[in-house]
Amino acid sequence: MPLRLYNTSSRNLEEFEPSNGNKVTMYSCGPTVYTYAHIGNFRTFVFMDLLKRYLKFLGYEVNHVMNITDVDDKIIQRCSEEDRSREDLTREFTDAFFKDMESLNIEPASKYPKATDHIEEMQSLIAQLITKDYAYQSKDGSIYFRLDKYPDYGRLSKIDREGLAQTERVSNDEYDKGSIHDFALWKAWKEEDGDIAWDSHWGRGRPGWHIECSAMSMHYLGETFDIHTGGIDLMFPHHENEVAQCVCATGLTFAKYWLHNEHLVIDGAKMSKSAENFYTLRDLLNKGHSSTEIRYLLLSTHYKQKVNLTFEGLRAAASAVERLRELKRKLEKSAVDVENAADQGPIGDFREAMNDNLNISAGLAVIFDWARELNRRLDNEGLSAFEASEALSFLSKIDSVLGVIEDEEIELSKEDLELIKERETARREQNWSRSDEIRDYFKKKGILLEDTPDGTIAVSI
RNA sequence: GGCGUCGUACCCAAGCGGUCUAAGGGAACGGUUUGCAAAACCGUCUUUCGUCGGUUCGAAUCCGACCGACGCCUCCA
Repeated sequence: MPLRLYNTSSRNLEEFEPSNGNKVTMYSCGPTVYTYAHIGNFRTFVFMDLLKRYLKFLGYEVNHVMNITDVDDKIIQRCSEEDRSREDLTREFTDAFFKDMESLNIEPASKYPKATDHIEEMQSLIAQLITKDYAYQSKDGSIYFRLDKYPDYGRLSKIDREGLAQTERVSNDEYDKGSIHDFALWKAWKEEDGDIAWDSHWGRGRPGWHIECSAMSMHYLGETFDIHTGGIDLMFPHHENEVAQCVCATGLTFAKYWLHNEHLVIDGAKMSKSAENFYTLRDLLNKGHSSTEIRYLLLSTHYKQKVNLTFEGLRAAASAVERLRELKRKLEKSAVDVENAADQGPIGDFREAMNDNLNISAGLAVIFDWARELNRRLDNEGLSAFEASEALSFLSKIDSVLGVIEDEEIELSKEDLELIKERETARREQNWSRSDEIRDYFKKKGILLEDTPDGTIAVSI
């Protein structure tokens, strides 16, 4: 079975066929950098990482662009509250964002364009829309998109405009607009914006939120590209508006495949600051959870399904990862030439599972089935050095998708290595008190010594 | 009101009409193994899939009703 993905555009599973051979163009909505990203944001980023890693596993080359929103209402508000410059604030949280991404072992995108570095591209897109009469300037100088001119509006998110008209939130928010649903492409400068403004043909101001993704995605990936990802909440209005802007400007299809991931909930409830169940990655790390177990938990639930973050779930994730890592350590004990070993394992079954719209649960089941069988053999007849190498090679291939098995090796000092040797001698001589003494010494350092038929393994606790 | 999602054994979770007396992970309990551990392996928790009906030779899977949880409808990953 070829790779099939659920395309929000058609609300159907579709066979994935990139426009340009094995080159895939992919755009993901990134963070607004006015505070630390929360763990729910990272569910989304881990999902796009899984998708990208899997495409690469299948042999695709992925050109992945993720924007950094470094100008918007919340940023301006934060700057004014803290009396900081926009540059200063957004630099701090952009840095924090990249640090968190790295900690979750999320592979960097090919490019992370900042909105403020692409004001020109946005302005030129707006100009095109004005020329084609899809946009107009209101009395206050802002530029709005003219929804009435675009009958397909609402197609992606299945929102119908009649329904829109009835929501209170909109009607309470009247502007000098042609229609109350028209959205801003360019926001005219207001006093509270301070010095956060750029010159344009239409006067000083700043870009609307949606225009940055339209301008930057097309700038880096072309007017039509393969995959657009984002959290399910962005479907409307953000992605709907992106589509409107691009399609009206170019007359072409914008993104071919739209992939939206579900949200994360905490103990089954929506995460919110008032419910006191709001966590950043840092919060969880400070509570003693590892970034690996967090990544595994975020990864192990299908992306179209809400993932429930619980502390019990995190512990379960940690155990599951440890199971695979333990197997890897055992294999390493007897492997020889991993570099040259062909991978040997149920790679086809794994691919089959993942090709079904990234059915990670089924994929993991394949891996754990394989792991149990291998452990059984290790317990019974044992593996040859060559077989162990082949198994390791398989594990490494799988981990190129999962990104949770590879672990930093414990660094043992010369003295520690000597002690381990001494213990092995003591054990041979049945000197159990000395042997246990050494094991206790390591335990106090947070290292567990496990005795296997192939020798002693040091594991960090 | 509109659009959409979901309810599977102690917990998480796959399943998309027969191979389901339900994959996989976690927890617990027993056993094997081990100098003791740790890890691993074996077994139990599993005739059951929110409830009630219907369709079918056959349903966790399709249809209907009901109950329950939830998301979006211009702040939002």
